[in-house]
Amino acid sequence: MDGMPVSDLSPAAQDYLKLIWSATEWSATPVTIGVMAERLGVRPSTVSDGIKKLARQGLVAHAPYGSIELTDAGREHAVAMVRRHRLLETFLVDVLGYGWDEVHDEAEVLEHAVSDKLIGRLDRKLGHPTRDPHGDPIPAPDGKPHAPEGTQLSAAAAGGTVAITRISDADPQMLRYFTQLGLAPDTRLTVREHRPYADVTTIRLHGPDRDIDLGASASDAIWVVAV
Amino acid sequence: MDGMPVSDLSPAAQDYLKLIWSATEWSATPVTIGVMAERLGVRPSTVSDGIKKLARQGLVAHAPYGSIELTDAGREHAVAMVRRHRLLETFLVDVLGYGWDEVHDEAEVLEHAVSDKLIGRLDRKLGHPTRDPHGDPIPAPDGKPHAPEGTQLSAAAAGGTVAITRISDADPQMLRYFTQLGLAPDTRLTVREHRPYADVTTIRLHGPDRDIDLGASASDAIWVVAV
DNA sequence: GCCAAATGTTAGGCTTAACGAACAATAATG
DNA sequence: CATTATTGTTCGTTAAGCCTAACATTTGGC
Ligand SMILES: [Mn+2]
Ligand SMILES: [Mn+2]
Ligand SMILES: [Mn+2]
Ligand SMILES: [Mn+2]
Repeated sequence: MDGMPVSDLSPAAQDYLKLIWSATEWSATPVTIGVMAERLGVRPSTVSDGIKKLARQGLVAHAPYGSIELTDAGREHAVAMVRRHRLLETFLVDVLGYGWDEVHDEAEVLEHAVSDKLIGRLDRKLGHPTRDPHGDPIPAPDGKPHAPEGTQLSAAAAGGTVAITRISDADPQMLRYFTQLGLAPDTRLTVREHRPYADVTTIRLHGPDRDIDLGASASDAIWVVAV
Repeated sequence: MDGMPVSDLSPAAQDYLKLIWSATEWSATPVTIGVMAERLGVRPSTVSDGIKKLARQGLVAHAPYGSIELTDAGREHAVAMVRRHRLLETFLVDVLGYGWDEVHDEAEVLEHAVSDKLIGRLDRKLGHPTRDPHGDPIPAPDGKPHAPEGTQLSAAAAGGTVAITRISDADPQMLRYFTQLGLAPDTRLTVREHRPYADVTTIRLHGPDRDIDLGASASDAIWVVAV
C-alpha cells in the first residue's frame, strides 16, 4: 500500500530533510544553514549541529562551510514526508472542511504522528489525489520524481495567458487575500504588465474579467504555466 | 466549538493524566506508581519523577509514598485527552475503515498531535458520537462527567440477560478473538455459569444462540449491563 | 510487633534538541 | 588585496525523559 521508508527519524530530522527537498522544488537556490535556520525558526548553531548529525547518518552531503544536499537515502525520507504533508493538507480541506489557509500548520505537526498505514488509507479515501490544496504535486508512494512545471508570476512574460499551477502555502494571510481576489490553483489569467520599479504586476482574471495589481511578494508566491 | 483546555503539556504529561483518569473509570483500584510504570512501559523511577513534576504544576495530588489523585485542573486535561483519544479511534474505524483492534496505538500517538480545531471538526463529521469503537463513552467537549455503568462479565450474576457495554481495548489480539466470536459492544447474551476454579464463564450469545466459554482475562475485559 | 519483601524515591548518567557566546571561515567592499 | 561584514562552527549549558543503582519507606507474614 505504501512503499516508502518508515520514518524512525526524529520530528526535527524529518523537518530538516523535508525542508531541503522542498527548497529546491520550485527554485534552484542552494540550501544554506542560514536559510534553514530562518525557515525553521531556530538558530544557525542548532541547524549546524543537526546537519552534522544527518551527514553522519548518511542522509545529507555536507562539508563544513559547504552546501547542503540530500543523499539518495535522505531524499527518500524527504519525499515520504512531503507526501505525508500534502496528503494531510488535502484531507483537512476535502474531508474536514478546513480553508486552504488553515492547513499548513496542522499538517506540519500531524505529518510526524501518522503511520504509513494511515497515510495509505487517507490516500485511498481521497481517491489518490495528485495535487494538494495549494496546487503542489503529491509524490507517489514509491517516491517517483515528478516534474513540477511553471514559473513565478513575477517572471512570466507580459501578454501571455496562463493558468495558476501552485501558490506557496507559506503565508496564511496571503492565502486569505488570494481567496478574496478569486485566485486559486487552476485559475486562468492574462499577464498584462510588469511595472519595474513599482514592483507591481497587473493581471486580468478570466471569467470575471477583473484587473488586479499584485506586489512582489504576491507575484513571487504564485506559479503559472502557459495554457 | 471546543471548551476544554488547550494542552500545552508534553506528550508524556498528557499520557500520565489520561492514564490516571482512565484507571479509575471502570474500577476503583487506587492508582500507584507501580501500576502506572507497568501500563506506560517505563521504570517506576521515571514515573516517580514525572508525578512529582505534575504535583508541582498542581495537576495531581501526591505526597511521597502516598496515592495519586487528579486535581480539578488535572482532571480537565485528562478528560480532554480521553475525548481526543476516543474521537480519533471512532474516526479511524468509521471514516478510514480500520478494525477496532488496530486503532488504539494509532490514536495513542495522534492524540498528542491534533489541534482542538481538528477535534471539533472530527466531532461534527462523525455526528457527535457518544461511544468509541470499544463502547467507551466519549466525554463531551465541556468535560461533563459521564457515569459509566456496568460490571465485568466475570462478576455478572449467572442466569442474567445482559448487553455488552464496553470491551477493554488494551489487547488487540483479544479484540480479534472477540470479533471471531461475534462479541462487540451492544451484543446481547445470557450468563450461563461461572465455574470457580477453572475460572471459566459460559455465556450464550443471542441470535446465533451459541455457547461460549471465556477465561478470566476475557471475562474481565468485557463489561455488561442488565437489559 | 519485627523483619523481609515489595514498593517508591533519590542521585547520577545518557541522549536529543534547543540556546548564546566565542571563534573560524568565507564573502563583500573599498 | 586587505579589512570588514556575513555566515557557519564549536562548545558549554539547559530542560525533558528516560535509564540503573542505591537507598528509604511501607506492607504483610510470621
Ligand atoms: Mn513538521
Ligand atoms: Mn501545501
Ligand atoms: Mn498517548
Ligand atoms: Mn477505545
